[in-house]
Amino acid sequence: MMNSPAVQSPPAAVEEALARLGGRLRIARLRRNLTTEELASRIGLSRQTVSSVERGRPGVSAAAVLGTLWALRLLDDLEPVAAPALDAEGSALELARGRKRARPRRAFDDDF
Amino acid sequence: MMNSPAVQSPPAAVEEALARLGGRLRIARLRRNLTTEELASRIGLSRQTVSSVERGRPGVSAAAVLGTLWALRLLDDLEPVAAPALDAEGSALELARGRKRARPRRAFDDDF
DNA sequence: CGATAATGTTCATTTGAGTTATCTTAAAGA
DNA sequence: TCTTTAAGATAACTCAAATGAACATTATCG
Repeated sequence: MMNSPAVQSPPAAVEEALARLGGRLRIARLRRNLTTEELASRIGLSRQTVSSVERGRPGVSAAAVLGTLWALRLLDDLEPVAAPALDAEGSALELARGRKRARPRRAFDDDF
Repeated sequence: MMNSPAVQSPPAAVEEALARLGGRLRIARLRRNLTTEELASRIGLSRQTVSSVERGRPGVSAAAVLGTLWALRLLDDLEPVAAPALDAEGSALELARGRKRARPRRAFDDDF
């Protein structure tokens, strides 16, 4: 993004998840004995951007992160993420059946 | 990112993964009966950016995507992603043990 | 149906993500 | 140790990501 507090200093949990993912991508790259430049060229990015991904910089684009996963053949790992069938909290609530919008009016929120 | 072909038009697999994830986040939001604005304010983003995440726009920041997961209490889903212990291809190769850099010289690449 | 609110869409503006280039640092191999 | 080169760091530049505002559309509920 650009000018947004949430991107410059995200929630701690997000920062941690980002850093952890980046570190793992770095390990995966090294295991495959790829340089940042080699990996970058496979994705179509610059060396520095791959470095930013590995450092878990919050402002890095989603395409850069997923592209890195893809180039390392790890993109399938995303398959279960946020899958509706596995969303326990979501299916437990299931306030909206086939809704295309959140229902208006102040009814009641769930969490938070 | 910004001016990069890989962000404007990523590999098809990346685009698809991005779109799928976005769609799932939308479903998760609706299940929790949250408006885009409510969700956005929880993350500290604008309504439009949350919409961009749900549409799977490639240029959206990683923080925006992970922030959305976080606000929906789905951030833990990322835990197994690119985990070294689960990286079959990586551990099979395991050319670098405790390396901090890819080894130089043209030895042999693995995939591609 | 009619009212209301959620979402889509456009626009101008701002700021930073990503780029190339260059220089420095330090790991890996001989 | 010495050489090579991967990776860190900085700078200047370009361009789009993100924002707020305003308006259009449409799903949902009474």
